[in-house]
Amino acid sequence: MAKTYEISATEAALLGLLTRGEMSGYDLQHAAETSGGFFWAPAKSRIYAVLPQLVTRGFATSRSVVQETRPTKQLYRITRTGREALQSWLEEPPTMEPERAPILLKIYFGELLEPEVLISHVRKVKAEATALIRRLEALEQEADGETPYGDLTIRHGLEWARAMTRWANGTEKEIAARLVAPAKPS
Amino acid sequence: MAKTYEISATEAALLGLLTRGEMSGYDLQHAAETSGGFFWAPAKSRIYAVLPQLVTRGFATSRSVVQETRPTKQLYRITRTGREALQSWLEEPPTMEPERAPILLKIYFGELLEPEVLISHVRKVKAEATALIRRLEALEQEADGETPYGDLTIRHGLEWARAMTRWANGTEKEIAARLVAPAKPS
DNA sequence: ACCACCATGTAACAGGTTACATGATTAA
DNA sequence: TTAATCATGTAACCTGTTACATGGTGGT
Repeated sequence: MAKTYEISATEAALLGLLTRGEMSGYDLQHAAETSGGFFWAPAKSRIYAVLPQLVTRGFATSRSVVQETRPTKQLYRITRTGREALQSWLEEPPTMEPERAPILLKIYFGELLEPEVLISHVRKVKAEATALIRRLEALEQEADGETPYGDLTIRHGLEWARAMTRWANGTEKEIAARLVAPAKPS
Repeated sequence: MAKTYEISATEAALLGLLTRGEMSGYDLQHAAETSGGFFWAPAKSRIYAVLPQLVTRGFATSRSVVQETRPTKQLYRITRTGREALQSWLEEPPTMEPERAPILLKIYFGELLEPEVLISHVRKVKAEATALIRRLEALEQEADGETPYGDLTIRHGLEWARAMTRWANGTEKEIAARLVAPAKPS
């Protein structure tokens, strides 16, 4: 029984992108930003920190490519071991944890804020969710069929964003209602 | 113009709980777990690390209480400065960032997995979301009116969890459909 | 003349987790 | 006698961010 290699989600993301071909850190950053990027885009410093580790651990190899007109770059290629590590990470059952968003704390301690401020917070959440919906709907069009399952992650984002707008609408009304009638109508 | 004190969300959470009365680290941990806990429960080591910092920065004071039958404890009380810092944190407009859940990566790279594994992942997400819904519905009953706005955070959790189940249901069907007809019906 | 793109990295910091360590009291 | 409650903390580790640093090429 071979030892299972533990990798982090970010390492899995990079290895996953590398299954699509040899890439540089620069390439990976852009691939992460454009393709799956709305849900997983590590800082570039993180990417450049992780890549050498992948090589050290045997999950990828790198080679220098000297260019005439551009800076020298490192191209990374996933190894067999890297594929195995990725595979076992992908096969692990996913864990979901409910959100840990600042807005929840601000609402929870709402008694300490003017209701108007609370409402403006809720409206901001709604505005951001609406903007995301537009962005994702556009993405859904352009990226049609580029990857076999990418659309399902976009739908995840859409469901999430729609849930946020629903919640924001309900919450806004509820706060306004309590302003008028602060007593609980039980 | 007085300098604004920057505090983290966890510090805000602890200060918020302290507005309800003098508490020990132990009390705070339990308060965090039970009241708002489903969306913000720091590890206890984090709580015990943050509390002395709050004192150092002038946001809280502490006093030792020697007990006969129990270990000596530190009770923390929020200061005027602490209230100001909390207030300005609460008034800052909230930022939302869409989710960064491992399931999304596993779906995104779904081509690397057997469809059956993918489906089992989706089912697990659904199961966890359903469990959360039950938990929150129960919470909604018991905690009725304990805090003025706590119920709105519970509804946030419910909207989120319902969105997850909707997504999971749609996704499961979609994957099954693609198993039968892998060509895209555009 | 200026800006965007290509390309890699370091340094400093922030925020978080799990596991370990200790030890009395009280209820089942 | 066994387990939960009360009560505080340390140590090791991991993951992540922003800001800084460098410098040529190609398009407007």
